[in-house]
Amino acid sequence: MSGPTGAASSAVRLAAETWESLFRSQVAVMRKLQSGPAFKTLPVKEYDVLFTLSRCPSGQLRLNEINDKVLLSQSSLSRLVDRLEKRGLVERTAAPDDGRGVLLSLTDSGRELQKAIGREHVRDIAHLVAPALTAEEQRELLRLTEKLRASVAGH
Amino acid sequence: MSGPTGAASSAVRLAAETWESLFRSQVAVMRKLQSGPAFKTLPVKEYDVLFTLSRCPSGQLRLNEINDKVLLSQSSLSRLVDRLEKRGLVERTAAPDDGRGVLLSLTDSGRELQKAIGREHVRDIAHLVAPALTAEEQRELLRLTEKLRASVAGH
DNA sequence: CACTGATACATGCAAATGCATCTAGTTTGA
DNA sequence: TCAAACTAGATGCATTTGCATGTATCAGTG
Repeated sequence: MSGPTGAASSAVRLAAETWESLFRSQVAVMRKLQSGPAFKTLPVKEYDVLFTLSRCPSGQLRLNEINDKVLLSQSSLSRLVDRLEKRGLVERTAAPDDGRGVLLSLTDSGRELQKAIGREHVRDIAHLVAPALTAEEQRELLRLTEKLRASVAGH
Repeated sequence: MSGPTGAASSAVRLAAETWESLFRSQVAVMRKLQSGPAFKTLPVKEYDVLFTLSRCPSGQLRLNEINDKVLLSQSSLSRLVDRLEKRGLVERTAAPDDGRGVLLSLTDSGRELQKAIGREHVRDIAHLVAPALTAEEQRELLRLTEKLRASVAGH
C-alpha cells in the first residue's frame, strides 16, 4: 500500500473487486427475476427487445442499435427477432436511409404483451431492490452504473 | 409525486430504473471483456468456474454452490463441468458427507490457466473501470452492489 | 424401519447461441 | 468513376443451453 507499485496494484484490485461485485449482484437479481412467472410466456432476452423498442421515442430501432444494448451476438439477435416476428410481436421494415438496414418496431400485440409482462416485471424488481437499498442509495447506484456504462460505451 | 400513491409509484420507478442501469452497465462491460483476447482459449463462463474455485479457501466447492454464483441452469453447469473435466482443468470428487454431492476442485493445469487468464482479465477490467469512476466511487459501487446481492440472496 | 417427499446431480432431446461465411448495399480514395 | 474496403444483416452448421426427466441419496413421519 506504500509506494507507486503498491498503489497501482491496489487500484487494479479495487477495480476488479468492484466489477466482480457488480457482476455477482446482477446474477443474483437476474436469477430471481427470470424465475418469476412473468417470463413463462416470453424469455427474458426476448422481452428485453420488446422493452427496448417500447422505450424508444421513434418506436423504431435498427437491429445493430438493439444489439448494443443486449448481450447477444449479431446472428443470435437476428434469429431472436425471427422468433418475435413469427409470433407477430414485432415487424421488420427496410431502413429508408440505408438499404442494408432493418428497422424493428412493435406490433400492437407486441406492445400489449410488453406492457403486460412489464407491469409484473417492474413489481418484481421493486420487491427485490427496494428492501435492499434506501432511495438515496438507489439513486447513487443508478448514477454510478450510468457513469460506468457511458464511459465504457465511449471506448 | 404528491400523496401516498404517487410516492409508491415513484419508489417503484426508481427501483426499476436502478436495476435497468445496473443491468445495462453490466452488459456494456461484459461485452468488452469477453471480446478481449483473454477468452479465446476459454469461454468466460468456463473461466468463471475456474475463478470461483480459485477464490475458495478449501479449494473445493459443491456443484450447487457454484450454481448459485453463475447464471446457468443446473444441467448446463453439469455439462460445462464435463467440458472442463475433459480438458483436465478440474476434477470431480464424491462429497464425503453427502452421497449425492460432487466436489469440484482445480487441477494444477486448471489453476495455472486460471491465473494466466486472470492476470489479463484483471488488467482489462482495470482499463475499463478505473477511467470511469474514482476510487471513492468504486468503493461506493462495491458497497452498494454487495448490499444488494446480500439482500437478494437472503430472499 | 418403511414410506413419502425433497435434494443433488446426470442425461435425452429440442431449442438457442455463436462462429464463419454469404449477400447486398455503402463508403473511401486513387 | 470505379474498385477495394467496410458495414448491416441473414444463414449453415457445430456447440451450448435449458426443460423435463431419471437415478441415487437424504431427511422427516408414522
